[in-house]
Amino acid sequence: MKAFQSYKNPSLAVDLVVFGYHENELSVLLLNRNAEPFANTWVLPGAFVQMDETFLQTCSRVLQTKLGMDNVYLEQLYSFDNPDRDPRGRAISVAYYALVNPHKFTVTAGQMANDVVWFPVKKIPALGFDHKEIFKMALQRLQSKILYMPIGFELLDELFTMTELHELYECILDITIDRRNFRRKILDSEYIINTGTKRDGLQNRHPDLYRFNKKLKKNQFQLSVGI
Amino acid sequence: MKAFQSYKNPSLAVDLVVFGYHENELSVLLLNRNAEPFANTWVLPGAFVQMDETFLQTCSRVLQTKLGMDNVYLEQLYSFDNPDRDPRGRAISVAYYALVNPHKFTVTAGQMANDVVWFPVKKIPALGFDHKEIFKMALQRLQSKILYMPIGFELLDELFTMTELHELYECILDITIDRRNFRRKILDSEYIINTGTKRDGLQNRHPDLYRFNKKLKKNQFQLSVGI
DNA sequence: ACAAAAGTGTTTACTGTACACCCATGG
DNA sequence: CCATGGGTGTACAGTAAACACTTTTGT
Repeated sequence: MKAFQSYKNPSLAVDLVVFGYHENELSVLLLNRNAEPFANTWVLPGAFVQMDETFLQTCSRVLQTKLGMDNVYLEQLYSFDNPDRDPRGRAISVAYYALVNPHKFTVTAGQMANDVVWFPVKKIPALGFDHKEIFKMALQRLQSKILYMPIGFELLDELFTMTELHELYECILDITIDRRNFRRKILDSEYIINTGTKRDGLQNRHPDLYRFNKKLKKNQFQLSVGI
Repeated sequence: MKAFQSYKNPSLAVDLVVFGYHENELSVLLLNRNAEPFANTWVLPGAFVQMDETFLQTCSRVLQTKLGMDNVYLEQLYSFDNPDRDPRGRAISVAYYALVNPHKFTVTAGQMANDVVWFPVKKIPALGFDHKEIFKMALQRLQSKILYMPIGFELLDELFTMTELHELYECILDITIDRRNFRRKILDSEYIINTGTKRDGLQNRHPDLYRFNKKLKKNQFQLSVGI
């Protein structure tokens, strides 16, 4: 059987929407490009897929070499194929989104970028390529996914309080959720486990600390949202 | 700005999971390959993406030239990147699924295939490449999507009865749904419109004919399933 | 003892679920 | 007039939504 190298193939890249949560704000990592095209423009981090790499390996390479991150939650989002999306020629982008805890990493600009900055999702600047479209789809996906899959904890520390989880949900969904109904729903789902320890050093009553229930079956969770 | 043609890029193909509904059975179109690799093996229809084609254009090309279909519902499913998925070399597959009404088309084998056949989703044979995995994901996607997006009518004639829609849902979800609760739920959602006409020529009471409500806002629809 | 945040419980409204009856048609 | 499938309605149960009170801590 012969290999097929006769065809010309589009370039293939992976682009990443890296979400981080900090101080009651959901943010996305953007790079400021220092090369054409879109020099001095903010874009999503990404890289071309090497012949021997899976998409996830390309993602890891970007996260490690450009952002100093490893071991983060990754999920494929969509593949973007507009023929005009890259002025250099035909290029496909397979978009992934990542959920990271910004406390664990310090981002620094790599060789391709002037700067690497967390931007709150409500203050995203103009982006190069079709990256605004990719970002919007990623945010929508995160908002719908968090309602039926236990992924919120990926953005928090290993131990967290109910209030922290509650505020995370309000922030991501951009709505207010009744504190008491949220608590009941989350606890009924066994999404999280009370560790028995408490966070102290605060001014008021010390809240219980929870951790994610790793034994949770994936579909065991369904949060309904009322405003 | 220079173009980037220095890199070697993976082959890029589109593969299609074409769903059709007929006689209370959900089926998928499969080709029997007549060339290596996987000669005489059933596979999903697909084609390599040309440099000037969007994914959807590639899908249309496959549907038209290989299957004689046009104007069908298409949605991107996922991109498959296992390095070993094609023995000829590195090949990415961007999978789409399609919903068609088999009454409208007659499938005939093209030059690449010995045969083109509708297989009931419960009787899918062994498939070449990673196509079984693609099929399984497509079926899951269809099953979850049909609960909150009005796409079921894509598989039916323009005018249909409530019973036909009801049976379609039972068939796709592989469960039984109470006839009367289904009816109320669907009508409340304004998913469909009663045309005022009836289907006659049947043995019993002539059922009302409905058509899809094209003015329906996309998110206005949510079907809960009980067994 | 006061303020502020955390933990707990109750009532109401709604939506899903189960189920029964009547209606229209062809044979 | 009977069998069969189609159309309509109702009672019950479970879940979501709105809401109030008590507890714990630091100052």
